[in-house]
Amino acid sequence: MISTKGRYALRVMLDLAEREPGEYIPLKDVAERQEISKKYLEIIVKDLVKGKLIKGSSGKGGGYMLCRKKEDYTVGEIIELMEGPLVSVACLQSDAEQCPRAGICKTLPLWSELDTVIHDFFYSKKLVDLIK
Amino acid sequence: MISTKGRYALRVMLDLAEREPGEYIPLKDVAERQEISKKYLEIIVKDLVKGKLIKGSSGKGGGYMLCRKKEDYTVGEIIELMEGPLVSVACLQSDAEQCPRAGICKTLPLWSELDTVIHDFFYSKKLVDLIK
DNA sequence: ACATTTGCCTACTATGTCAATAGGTTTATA
DNA sequence: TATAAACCTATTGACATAGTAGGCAAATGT
Repeated sequence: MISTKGRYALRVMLDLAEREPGEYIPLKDVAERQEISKKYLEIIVKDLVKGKLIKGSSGKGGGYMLCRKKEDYTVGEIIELMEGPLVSVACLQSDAEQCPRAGICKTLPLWSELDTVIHDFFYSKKLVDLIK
Repeated sequence: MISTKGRYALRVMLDLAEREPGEYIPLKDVAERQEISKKYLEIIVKDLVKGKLIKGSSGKGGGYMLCRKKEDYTVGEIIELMEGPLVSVACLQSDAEQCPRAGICKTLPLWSELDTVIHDFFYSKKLVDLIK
């Protein structure tokens, strides 16, 4: 299940993508347009900045803007940045201790395949595809 | 993310499907073969029984068996029974209060489409496909 | 210079879910 | 009637989610 972090992040990215390129957009404006608490969005944009998807500028006239051209973002990288690795079961997490049943588990290939399907879905979608 | 409930349920169903049809299999045996605590499996089979996927018989010589032919189960119905509706975001949950932004939300179609992809994935897989 | 506007930072919290565990009761069979 | 099995209710520790709160730092316009 995709949490509010991932969903809101996508909406923030879309909101920024729809403004003039090169212009800093105050988070306050985004929060109002998206009807999301500005305080909560601060947590989200912090991650987006850390992940180099957007950049911020403090002070009057400041705000946030995209780092790249809006056409150059996939939905996958945004969601994965916020939600962590897109993995459907704990067994397939990279930090998971190797399951001793991995070799004989009849269900593991299913989860592996599901992960591929989800991964391909998200990375085949571009941010601008959502603007329409 | 699919929880242990869904994953273990699938393994229980597979374990039962691999035994002789019409034979009651004690949960103790399943637990040993699958290396899962029997106590925890009790919770899971309870749901499987309630969902009419398997049936139980008490007393000596009792256990659990499939209700239908093993070929007649999809992975989807097993997972959905255990995990609840396969829905990727809260906005699309049937019990969710209608989001006032549903009409204008640019991301909603994405989640809708993802749900379809996941749904189709799970319901196109049959239980016996995993036996190989 | 200074007030204002903005981002940035740390901490806290209520709620809920997950993954079990524990102990007992009922049911059916050999 | 002993035994083996399902069935039932309750409890728990750990963790994640979805925020809130308050203040500090930086940049700008006047």
